Amino acid sequence: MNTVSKSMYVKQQIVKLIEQGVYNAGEQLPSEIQMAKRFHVSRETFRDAIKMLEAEGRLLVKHGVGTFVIDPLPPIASNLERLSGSGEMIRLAGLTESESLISLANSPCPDEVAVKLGIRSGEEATVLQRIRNANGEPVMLSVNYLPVSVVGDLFDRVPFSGSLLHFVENHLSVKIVKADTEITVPLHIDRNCQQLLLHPQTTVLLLKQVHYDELNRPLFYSLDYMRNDIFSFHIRRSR
Amino acid sequence: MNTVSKSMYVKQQIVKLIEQGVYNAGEQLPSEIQMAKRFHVSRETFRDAIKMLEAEGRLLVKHGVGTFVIDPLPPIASNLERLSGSGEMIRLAGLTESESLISLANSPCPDEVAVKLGIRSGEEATVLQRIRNANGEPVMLSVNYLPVSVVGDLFDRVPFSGSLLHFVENHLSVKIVKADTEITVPLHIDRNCQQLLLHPQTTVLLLKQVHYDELNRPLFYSLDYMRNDIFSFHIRRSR
DNA sequence: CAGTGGTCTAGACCACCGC
DNA sequence: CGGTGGTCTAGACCACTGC
Repeated sequence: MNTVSKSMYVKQQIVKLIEQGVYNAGEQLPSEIQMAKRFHVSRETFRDAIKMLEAEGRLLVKHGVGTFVIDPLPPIASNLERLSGSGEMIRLAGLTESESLISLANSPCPDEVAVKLGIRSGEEATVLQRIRNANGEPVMLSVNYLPVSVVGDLFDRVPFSGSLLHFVENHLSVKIVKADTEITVPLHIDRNCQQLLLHPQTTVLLLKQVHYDELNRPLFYSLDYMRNDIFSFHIRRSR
Repeated sequence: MNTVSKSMYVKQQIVKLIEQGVYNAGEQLPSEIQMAKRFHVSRETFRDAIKMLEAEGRLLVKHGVGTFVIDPLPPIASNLERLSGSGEMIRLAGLTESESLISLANSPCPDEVAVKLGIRSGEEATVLQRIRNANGEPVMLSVNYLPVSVVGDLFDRVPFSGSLLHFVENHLSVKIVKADTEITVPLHIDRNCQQLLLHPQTTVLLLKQVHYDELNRPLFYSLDYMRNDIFSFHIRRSR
């Protein structure tokens, strides 16, 4: 059984009440003390539920005033804040990945990459390059730099397939939980970029990403060229 | 006096201990009960401090195991997650805004904009267009759509100057706290984009943003064309 | 001032992990 | 099993807001 915490249960009940129109956007909720009694929980437990809903942007809490229902914002289409692998992003875009052309070799790390991975410049890395197709057209090109100090001879021992994230996680027993991403527009001179520019309405976005494990150790570096006529990129910003 | 909460104080103390090398990356902290006693606070208060540091990515908490110090990730250069006005972004890039060419007029809202603002297509809006210069060159071009149903005749009554966010906040007594942002690469045919493409190494990124107030009501829509050789855009993603 | 949310407490019990 | 973090409680007091 997957028991849910009390605060989680209360949270869901509040959402239901809002959706049923018991409390409407703009209206004030009864005080925390009253609500806690009504749900037969302690005030702190009720407050935990409130905090979650506030973080999700469904309630507005004003100190000394009250707690108010607000309209939920539309869900974000393809949210950049959530880390996902290339394959997942393709599926999220509603496409079926049909082929993945691969080149795989070891070579010294370029300076820019070495700096971001915190390793010596020129240190050996396994470079994995892939082109992803959908509907018979290239939609994405990615280059991954995996330092040998991290992956060892993994790619010699085990044939690579599927998701790089899962491959690395399963065979190195690490979890990749964070990434620092720089969003850029590549130059037209960029060879990698050019391979995606088949149509006049196509533009390409380049994500430069450092992937970290649970202990914030940089694991590998990625360049992801993605067609902007295929993929979309959204963020919810706040002050 | 700006008194800080106990949990905040404890949090800062823990950071100090880490920075002083009392606890190093990878090491386990003493149990919550011990630490709470040591700081003369209740366990819950200590846990509040822990939660903050976990959210900041400085501690890793494992249920049933312990709490561990991890290396802090480098601070994010110009973080897209934090909402800031155009002027602020220019200052963040280390530039001094020198001039702002403006056009200001009312016109019916284009369909795409109306949809995102949740208003009738063709509804009247004040359209504000600006080019920002730095070092004698254009670095950014922005177009803002402010529905008349929101701003009324504000722009007739009060001369516009400075930050649009502040202008709107001060004169309409609302707070702009969130924005949904789509990150795109404009086509080269785009007239607005072309005005920024003066150098061959210049590329341009286009942010399409809906700005919301505290109650999640859409206030206005923005198109921000920004030179990628001047501005950089970063996000920290997580699973 | 009265009423709201924000912080803190001491103690209890539960859920998870490694040995 | 013992030790860790996760949840919950009842009650106290503080900080903020609006009237």
